[in-house]
Amino acid sequence: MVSRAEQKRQTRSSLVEAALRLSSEHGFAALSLRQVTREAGIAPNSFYRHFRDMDELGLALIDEVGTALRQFMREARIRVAGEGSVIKISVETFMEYLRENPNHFRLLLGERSGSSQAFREALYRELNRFVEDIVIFLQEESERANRPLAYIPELAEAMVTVVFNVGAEALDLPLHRREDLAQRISRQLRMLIMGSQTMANAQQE
Amino acid sequence: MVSRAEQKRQTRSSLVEAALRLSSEHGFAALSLRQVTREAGIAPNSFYRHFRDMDELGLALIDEVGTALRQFMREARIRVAGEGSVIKISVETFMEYLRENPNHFRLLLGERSGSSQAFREALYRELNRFVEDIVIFLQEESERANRPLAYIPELAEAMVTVVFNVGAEALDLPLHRREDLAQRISRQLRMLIMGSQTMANAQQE
DNA sequence: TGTACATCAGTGAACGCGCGTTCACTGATGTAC
DNA sequence: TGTACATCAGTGAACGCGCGTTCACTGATGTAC
Repeated sequence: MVSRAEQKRQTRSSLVEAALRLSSEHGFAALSLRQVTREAGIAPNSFYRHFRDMDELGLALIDEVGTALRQFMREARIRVAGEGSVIKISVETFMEYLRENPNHFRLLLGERSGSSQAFREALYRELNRFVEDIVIFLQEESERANRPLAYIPELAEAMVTVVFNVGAEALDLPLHRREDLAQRISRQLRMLIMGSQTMANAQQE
Repeated sequence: MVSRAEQKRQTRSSLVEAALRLSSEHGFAALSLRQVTREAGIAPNSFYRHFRDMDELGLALIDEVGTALRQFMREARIRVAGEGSVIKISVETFMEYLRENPNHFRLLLGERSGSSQAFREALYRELNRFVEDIVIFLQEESERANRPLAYIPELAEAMVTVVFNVGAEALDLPLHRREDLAQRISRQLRMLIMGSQTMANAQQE
């Protein structure tokens, strides 16, 4: 026997998962309540047992994706600590995550202008938390290797922007054509880091 | 008296303009045919005199925005040729364009994951044309100033990515809060260019 | 442990509404002579 | 220039459909004694 609370949690989760799956097609903004309940396998009116409306479901979606994203970030950091090149491992981990959670990136990238104001703000908050994590990481790495970096917040933001942008493009490509993309991301990241270093050196003089 | 062809052209244009205005709210994918015709001030069925369906209107929309974008690009280039810092003038021109055509950026950025496959592809084609223009510009500037740049295509792409990304964020801010953004863009562009230069120098040795 | 009652996640039926699309039409613009 | 006919952008009415939302309900899970 499953407890009632547990059962409800599962149904709610299946709604979120259904919305995530469907939103990759034409975006979350174009999604209907009935489509979501159909995909989740429940009656349309049961939706209201879990969310007031589609906007509220949207916020739950962002929360879900944000949590998974930071989890992935933590794992990548552990890998980097163990082995060699920061950029190489980060990009590899990213491409792997992209393969396994394509819908997450469609949401993070595609809904920045669609949907409601509240939705957009929640999305930015989530992306900023991610950027903040990278800022801390860069500061640590910079000190550890004794290589000063200029404008670390701007650097971190640009890195996330570049990676996510190419990620979005990767989604429309078959797996075997994604290798050039990985190289492109690597070069762009290296450009940013070297630029930041050069600027830091110039400032010191 | 206006010619019939001219009259039709005007109506078609008012449909495109209406769609552009409305799509900034919740994205083009969430737009209905009737909403567009209502905004344009014509009967719903008149829509079919101009487009087969909403997808076809979407392609016309991208064409419209792409044309305007390249026009803006040409103007910026002329300004740069006349005065001083490339980055400063580019950013200023960009912020000005953003102020005058906010909907263009919502479309260019927001619809990359929503809408149909055909729509997405047309969007990428348009963005790539823009990147190509910048590649040529960078090559010219690099030779003129005798400052070699590494990986110019990647550089141009990253520059567009960074600028558009911050641009999308600017849309949700009031005008007076956009100044920090301009500075952020400038720093990120400088990072990219200096990184490319540093890499070019390292390659030569 | 067993019984009687409360809770509440999920349901089936129904509603009014905006949607995309069709049809036969109107009447101004364009063309032929 | 005037007349008779053709074209076709735009229309009003109607259609069937999926939508969000409501209502009164069911029946398994949970609680009190």
